[in-house]
Amino acid sequence: MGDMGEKDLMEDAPGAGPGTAPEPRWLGDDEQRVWRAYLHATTLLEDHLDRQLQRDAGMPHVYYGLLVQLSQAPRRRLRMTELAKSAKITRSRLSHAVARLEKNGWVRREDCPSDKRGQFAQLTDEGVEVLRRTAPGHVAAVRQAMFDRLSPEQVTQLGVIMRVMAEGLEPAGPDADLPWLR
Amino acid sequence: MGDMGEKDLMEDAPGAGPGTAPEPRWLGDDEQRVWRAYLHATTLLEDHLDRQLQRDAGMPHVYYGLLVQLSQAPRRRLRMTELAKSAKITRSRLSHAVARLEKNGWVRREDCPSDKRGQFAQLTDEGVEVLRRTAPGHVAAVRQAMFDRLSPEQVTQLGVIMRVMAEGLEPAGPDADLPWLR
DNA sequence: GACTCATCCTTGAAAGTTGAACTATCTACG
DNA sequence: CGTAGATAGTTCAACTTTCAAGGATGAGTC
Repeated sequence: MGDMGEKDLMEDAPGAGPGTAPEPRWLGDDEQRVWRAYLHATTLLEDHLDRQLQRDAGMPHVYYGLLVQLSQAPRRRLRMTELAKSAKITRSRLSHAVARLEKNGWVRREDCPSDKRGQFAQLTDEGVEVLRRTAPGHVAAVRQAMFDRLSPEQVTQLGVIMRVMAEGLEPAGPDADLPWLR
Repeated sequence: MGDMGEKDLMEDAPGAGPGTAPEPRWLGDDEQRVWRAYLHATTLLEDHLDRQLQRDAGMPHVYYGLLVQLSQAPRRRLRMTELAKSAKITRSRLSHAVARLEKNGWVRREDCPSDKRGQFAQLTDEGVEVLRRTAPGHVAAVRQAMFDRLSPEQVTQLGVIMRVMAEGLEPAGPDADLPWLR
């Protein structure tokens, strides 16, 4: 949480001489306040949703997101790697997660015929049922935390801002896998 | 991640009759896009900072935040509960975290003289040193992900928005511990 | 075909988190 | 005092996440 207050610790070398590490560009007071508000709000919301879903659906938010992704995919299934990408998690993490969801009976694994290394994760009927049962509560929680409290303009602004930030963080940016082209 | 697509699953009971569960207020397309952008950006950023700090400072973002909090406290120390509150984590989590940080030599525990149940977590000199060494990189990462990409207006907007959201999530709101007063 | 290298996914161990149970202490009140 | 109930912090077990390693298959090349 309250990050970036490091300035206090670093009131040294104001007139950085030659051969000195460049004085980092600290955050101004305003920026610091924004950054703290950001951390504060995002952690509170994530915690809130995690608890809400753990209580009502018996799984953390990330797992819920996986089921949602599957529910929207053709035939309710996705290759593991696709699912991992769209959920922004590592394949390793996904493996564990799917194993758990499979135990719950909400997801089933299927071999990919065209690529013997491949696996599909498919949402089961029970998985669909869990979503049907718990989605309303989840939507309500999101609405209550975000959309019911922000003006339409603010919602728009938030959307723009988040897209800008995401762009800058996209796994090493556009052409990440083609560094030799830059 | 891509949450809220549940609408697809629930195109039932449009004209909810009497005795029917109220049709939940789904998110509209715009709201859905904003929500996804939000999830996308926040998880990417948190992952990014976690990796950055794990690599450069040998600890996750949350732990780093704890050190920062301590660095700003009088005598560089805080009661466990205070620290937990300001970092928005549970006392349990904090116990584990401080144990780990103590092993690293960055934090030291001290008994509270006035309350024998109490403990202070105090930042050690080595803890200060870690911050001094790693803060610039961390600030740079934050700047690069957020402040360098947003216009001043957007930064302001973001601050307002995040404060509004945080308010609504503040542990049961103002007077949470005084429900009988409402 | 046989190599080499990339890709798909899983595994196991270590690290971190959670929620409930537990100890010790404090506070209030009769 | 003495007892009931709150508070501070830790601990345990179950669970989740990460990181590094590994097995299997695919794709390109000679």
